[in-house]
Amino acid sequence: MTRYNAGATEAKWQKIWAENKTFEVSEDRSKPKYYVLEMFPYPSGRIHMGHVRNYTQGDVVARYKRARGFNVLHPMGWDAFGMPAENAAMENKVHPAKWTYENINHMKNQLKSIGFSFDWSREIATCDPEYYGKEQAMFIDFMEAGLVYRKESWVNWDPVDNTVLANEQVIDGKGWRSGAQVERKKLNQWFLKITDVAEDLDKELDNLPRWPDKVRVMQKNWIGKSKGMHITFDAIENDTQIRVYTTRHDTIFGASFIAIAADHPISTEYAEHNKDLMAFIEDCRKLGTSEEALEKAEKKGFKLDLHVQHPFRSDCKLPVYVANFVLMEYGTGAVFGCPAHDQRDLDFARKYDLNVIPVVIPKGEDPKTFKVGKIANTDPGTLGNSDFLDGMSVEKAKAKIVELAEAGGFGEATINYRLRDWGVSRQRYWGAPIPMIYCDDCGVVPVPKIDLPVTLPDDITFDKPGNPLDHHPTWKHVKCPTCTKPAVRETDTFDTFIDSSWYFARFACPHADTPLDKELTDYWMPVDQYVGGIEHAILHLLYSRFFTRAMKQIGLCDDKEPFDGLFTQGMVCHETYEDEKGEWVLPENVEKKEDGSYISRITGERIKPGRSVKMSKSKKNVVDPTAIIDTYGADTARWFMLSDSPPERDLEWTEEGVEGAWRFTQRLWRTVTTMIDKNVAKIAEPDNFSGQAKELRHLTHSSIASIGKDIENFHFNASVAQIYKFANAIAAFKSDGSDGDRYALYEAVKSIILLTSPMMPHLAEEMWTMIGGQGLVSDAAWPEAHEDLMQQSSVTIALQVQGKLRDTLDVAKDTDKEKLEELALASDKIQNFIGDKDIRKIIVVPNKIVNIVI
RNA sequence: GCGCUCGUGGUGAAAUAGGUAAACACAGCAGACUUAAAAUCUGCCGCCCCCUGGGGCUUGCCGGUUCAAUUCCGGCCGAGCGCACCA
Repeated sequence: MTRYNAGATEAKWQKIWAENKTFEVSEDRSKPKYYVLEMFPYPSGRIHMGHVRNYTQGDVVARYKRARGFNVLHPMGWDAFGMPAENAAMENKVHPAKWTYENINHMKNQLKSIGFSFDWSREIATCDPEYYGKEQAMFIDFMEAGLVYRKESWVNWDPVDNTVLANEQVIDGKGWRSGAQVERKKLNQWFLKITDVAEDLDKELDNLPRWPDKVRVMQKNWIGKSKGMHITFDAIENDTQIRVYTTRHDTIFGASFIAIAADHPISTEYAEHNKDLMAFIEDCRKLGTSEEALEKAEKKGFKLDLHVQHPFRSDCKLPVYVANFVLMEYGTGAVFGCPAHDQRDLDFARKYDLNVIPVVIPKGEDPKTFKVGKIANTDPGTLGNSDFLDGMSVEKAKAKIVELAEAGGFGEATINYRLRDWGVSRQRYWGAPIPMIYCDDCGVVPVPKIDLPVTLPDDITFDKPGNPLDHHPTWKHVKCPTCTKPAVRETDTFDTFIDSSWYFARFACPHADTPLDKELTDYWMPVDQYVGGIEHAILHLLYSRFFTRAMKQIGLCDDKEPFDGLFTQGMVCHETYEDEKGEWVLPENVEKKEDGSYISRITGERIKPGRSVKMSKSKKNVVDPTAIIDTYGADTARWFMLSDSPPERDLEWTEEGVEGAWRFTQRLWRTVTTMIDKNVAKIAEPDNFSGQAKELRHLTHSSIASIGKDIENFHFNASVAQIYKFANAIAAFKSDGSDGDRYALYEAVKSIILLTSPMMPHLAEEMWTMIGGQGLVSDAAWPEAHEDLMQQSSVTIALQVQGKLRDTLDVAKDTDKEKLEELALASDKIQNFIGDKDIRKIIVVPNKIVNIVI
């Protein structure tokens, strides 16, 4: 017998799929549509195991849905703009475009070698002017719809690279590339009004039942809806007014100070005549944005020569501080401090010796004697020391304050969100140019659509720090589209998250002249099943939800939610290895000896194994997919990715595991080639089946049912286990040569090929040919599970005494309760456990269990 | 600090809807085949007792609901993730 040759076989079928355009789809309205999408990769150079896992999972769903008769869209593309290409340009003197397209080319070949059912005719690269030009057009439409504005704002500024950094590119307050201390800088930036739809983004999370709870919770927290009120305080010394946001207006009688942000307009105003305050504000700005810095920072304030009148206590004047812990970006940039019930306010009050008045009194405490020490009181209670609020519940007191403030015209109930508008300007070359022109006379003018796309110039240099577009001698100089006088282009480019916020919709109509072809988009959207990493839980998934709403608003599509179903897969992990010098060693250079110790294949020195963590270049615990595919073939790699670990959990990549998958690939091939009896395809279903044939048919049909269900529920490891069980039974089947046995065996073999085809498509095609299957297995229908064949004539009943298993009983299916009870009591083992005790109760669940209670 | 998720054999794990815990696989052990190895095949494989056969215990710990709990409820312990000066 021949061994299965994965390399040659896989190449053969990949070629056939490509030639037949097997996975290219169009809008076929005779079938239900199904859109399966995996998060497209950044073309970093090579595919890694995380990609293989992600795309294998999506591919199983796509191929399964095809077999179930759906018109399946399963596209792939490239999130091709971004900083790494510019880094490569600076380090290796290679043009970002060249670097990117070479990477795309290489990775595309890698993906093709894994046999994914992608419709490559719809391939998109976001760095293609065909793509980003449409993005520019859409941005101009967004602007006309009032979804875009330009504003000066504080950003993370890297003083070495001379560029804005996204929050995630700031690590411990330092630029991830330069290592320079990040500064806060005020810059003119373009913003998208995501906060306009904050309420809807929050509310609609409840209507996404096929999203993981975890992701929905994370988005809810990120949006950060809170219900509170604004209160305006009047100054004593002058006509200044300070508006604060609070969610604890019930504690207004416990207020002992007002704190405002360093960037608050009043702070700025007072700093003009006060050098000490100016220095204090500078200090606050230097504090940086890292969490660690904030954690350690002491609560500090600068007292202004300013007091405000308490709105309900004529005798009370509250001092106003500029404080380093108040954020200008949240609420109104001003708060009132109630030290008794807020730890941060309490720390501040103790430092500056301010009043601490408890106003929410725990049950059983006397308001006059209740004291707050070093820990602020956050226990529930009723109002005290609060004049007309005394005795009220917290909720009632809040309502009362809102009512009085609204009547008095100094405050109102409001809803606040943590979510901020999305700053999309980046001072970088390798991104989509923002299509705007600045004219001295006409102001900001959008590039006329006829002039789109605004393409990136090729002749750029990276020898100076900063944005090459800005340095370019001619690119930015243009005539004003309105008055034709000399004007300049915007040299900032879009945040690359914009590119990934609509690519899923563009896949529906990748060659359309407009950003989206509404008819095609409405046919394919929303994505029925999206698969990707949890690391995109907020940014990408939230931006995409916003973008889809914006696209709907300008009439490009009908849906506002882009992803109907979301699945977040776990990471691929590997053991780490350290040599005697403490340096990381690649797994391929480590050999495990018989005694369980590890040595280096290169130097022979002892290697210390470490815990298994996500595969990463820095820890060198990576396994190259190409090497695995060369050795074992793509099907084995796919199979291993799907076995054992549930797809949402982390997967531990092990040599033993891959070899186990490899052995199964060979075993299945051997089983099918030895067991198959092609002539059976021609015989009709016989009337009579032997006992073993009936058993095999039962397993065949219950496998069809359970594997389908497991795939739909993303329980791929469970479907793999069932295939193992099924394959073992087929291999063990000894046909007696009767038509019944031959038929049952043929049916089982044919079914296992179809059931395995979403996971190991190349092997399945080859086996399909072997049994004389019609056409491609990739085009074949999923087998049908016959309900009547899934039934078994007998069942095993568990016999329990006091809820503990004592015996089992094989009986005909659907044996009635009385008979089961009688049989249970007839068991010697059961009688032993009952002894001479009285039976109090017998619970009988037909086909399941008999429990005797004594 | 707040929020979420998860704790099952040596390991990855399975267990419709509360109904025989450990399916399937990895590792291990024993055997067959072989000059030998690889490959392949067969058997065993949660823990503790008596030694055919059986008995006791077992899903992080404690408690509750139930005839019956890995599953539902409460508390605790542990691990991981997310957010975090959010007023």
